[in-house]
Amino acid sequence: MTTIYDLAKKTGISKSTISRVVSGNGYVSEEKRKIILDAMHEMNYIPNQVAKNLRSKRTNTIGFLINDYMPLVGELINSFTQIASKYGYSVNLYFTKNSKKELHTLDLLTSKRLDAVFIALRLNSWDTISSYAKFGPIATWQRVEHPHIYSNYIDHYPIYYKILERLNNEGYDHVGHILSPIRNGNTQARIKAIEDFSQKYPDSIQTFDFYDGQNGVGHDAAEKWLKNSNPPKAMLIFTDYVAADFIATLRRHHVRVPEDCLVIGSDNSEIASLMNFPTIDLCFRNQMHNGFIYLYNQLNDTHLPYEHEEPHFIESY
Amino acid sequence: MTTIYDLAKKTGISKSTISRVVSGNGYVSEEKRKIILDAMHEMNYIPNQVAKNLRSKRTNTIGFLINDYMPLVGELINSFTQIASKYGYSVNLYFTKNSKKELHTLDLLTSKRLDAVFIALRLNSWDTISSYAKFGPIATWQRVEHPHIYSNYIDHYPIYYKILERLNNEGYDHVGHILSPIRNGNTQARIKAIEDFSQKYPDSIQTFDFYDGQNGVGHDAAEKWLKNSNPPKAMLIFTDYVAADFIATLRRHHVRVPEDCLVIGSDNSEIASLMNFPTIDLCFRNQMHNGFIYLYNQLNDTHLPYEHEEPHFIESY
DNA sequence: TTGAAAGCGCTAACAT
DNA sequence: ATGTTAGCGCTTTCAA
Repeated sequence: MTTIYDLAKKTGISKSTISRVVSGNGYVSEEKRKIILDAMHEMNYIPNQVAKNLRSKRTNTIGFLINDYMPLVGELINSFTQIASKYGYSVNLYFTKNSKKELHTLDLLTSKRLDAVFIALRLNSWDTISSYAKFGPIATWQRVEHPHIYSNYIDHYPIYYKILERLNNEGYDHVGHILSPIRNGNTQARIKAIEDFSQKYPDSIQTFDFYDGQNGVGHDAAEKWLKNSNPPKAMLIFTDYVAADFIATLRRHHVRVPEDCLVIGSDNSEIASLMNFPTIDLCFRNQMHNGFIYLYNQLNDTHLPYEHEEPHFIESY
Repeated sequence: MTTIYDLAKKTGISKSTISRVVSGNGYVSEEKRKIILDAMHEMNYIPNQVAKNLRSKRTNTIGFLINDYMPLVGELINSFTQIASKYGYSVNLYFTKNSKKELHTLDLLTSKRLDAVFIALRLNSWDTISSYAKFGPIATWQRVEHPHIYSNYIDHYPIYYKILERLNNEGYDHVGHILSPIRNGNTQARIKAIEDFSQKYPDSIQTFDFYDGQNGVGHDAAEKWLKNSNPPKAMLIFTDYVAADFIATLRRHHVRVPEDCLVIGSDNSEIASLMNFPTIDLCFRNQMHNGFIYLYNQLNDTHLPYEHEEPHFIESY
């Protein structure tokens, strides 16, 4: 591998001058610049990034942390990576699995391998996590109020409440809810919306369940629906992929969706349009975008503006 | 940030001795080890990875290259990253987009940021790509015969032929094929299977189409099917997500699947089980696994064994 | 405009 | 068993 030292030896010009033309900083005479450029070409010189990283104390790499794979994760990663690469950052994907491994991954911030971190799903307490913020910026789309962690969470309350009203108007007086097993802020917001709605419309029936895990959740919920002698005629489900599973299971048992049971997902992921069921766009693409923008701004002391978007209902077509 | 130098200053022990206890190489007396360990804890010492990388000329990072996002990519990345992390490697995801950017990404091998590279979809010629192999091992699951590139492609011919026979036995005498727009070896293999089959069973009707892009491909194909006055009663589609789109579109037009049209995907991805259609397991999980194993073996001069698995038909349940 | 020299944080050969 | 030293490849003062 050609190094800057090799070029110096070959051209008889000092390392520092060569560094100047490579990086484009500082004055170099046209004459020498040409000699160096030629040598670079001839010797196929590519600067060693790791050496640069050591000097600059940056890797231009951001970690994307998630506990485990779910189908939506592909779409999250996609959005995040695309915007990151636009600004010259690479993305490392980590499946944290358990809280110990998550800490281990956060150590990469400390050990200077990662400039910053986006946490799609956290496993340790935010207090613990935020103690890493002094080593590099941390962003998440989960709902947190913490001085050193950027969160661009979307409040699910308004849109959820709106949909309940809409369903009510359309005559759905019995609605089932499947909520995330992760009792985060958004789950709370949904529960609150259900409670407030129930209070205002005491005649409507709202039932809800939490499900653990992601695999088979939709399936299990569907089984329960099938066994129910008076099942809800509309279901609101916390994520599209679980909704898809739910729908698939009902259809396997010859229940017609949406005629016998209207199913509404959340996320506006690809599967919703593929399977043609209504969903809620909670703007995750936007959240990934803005999460990155925050990290970028912190890292580079810039003020790129955030993009704004409102959650909205997506009808099936 | 605490460095090894800080520890040396604090404990009065030399950097090398400290390095020894940190890395676990070499002899250190119990007495000194304890002092160092205590100091490490107290000062919250985490070794700087970048400095290590510079010294060792390794980053323990592997690049995963794909032209663009498709739903299956999430599942590929997942399999690859999980196995990589088991062996202590991080994975960087790159969307190469165009051939120039792909070359740029391959330069990361040259610039020592990446130890190795897995190419899920290539854009440049294999000849061009293989010229990077001297900087780090390269693996792919695409079909290539190249001395410096590992390929664990799966030959689609036998399984494809077998399924054609099976369909024939079940009375499907008119079968439609949707093939990948990427005219790679596997597409060739499928065409060959269709041709050979047609020759042996001249009465059966086999029609095929190529579709460009991935978005809307299933949709377009379905539109075509709908317009066809005598459409095939069975469809074989080159990837599950396109099959899903195809099915969704047919159903939107009240065509019953599989009763009116049997649709078989390829990949055995999550969506196939979710939407409950038959598919072909072409063992991509296995291919990701073995792709990594190759890279690992090359990098570490080991001989971890590959795992073997045969493509097989997955019935819907 | 250029070069010499120091240093980013770590490891390993060598010497003791 | 431990310390000294050199060096990975690069950038950036500082001095000329």
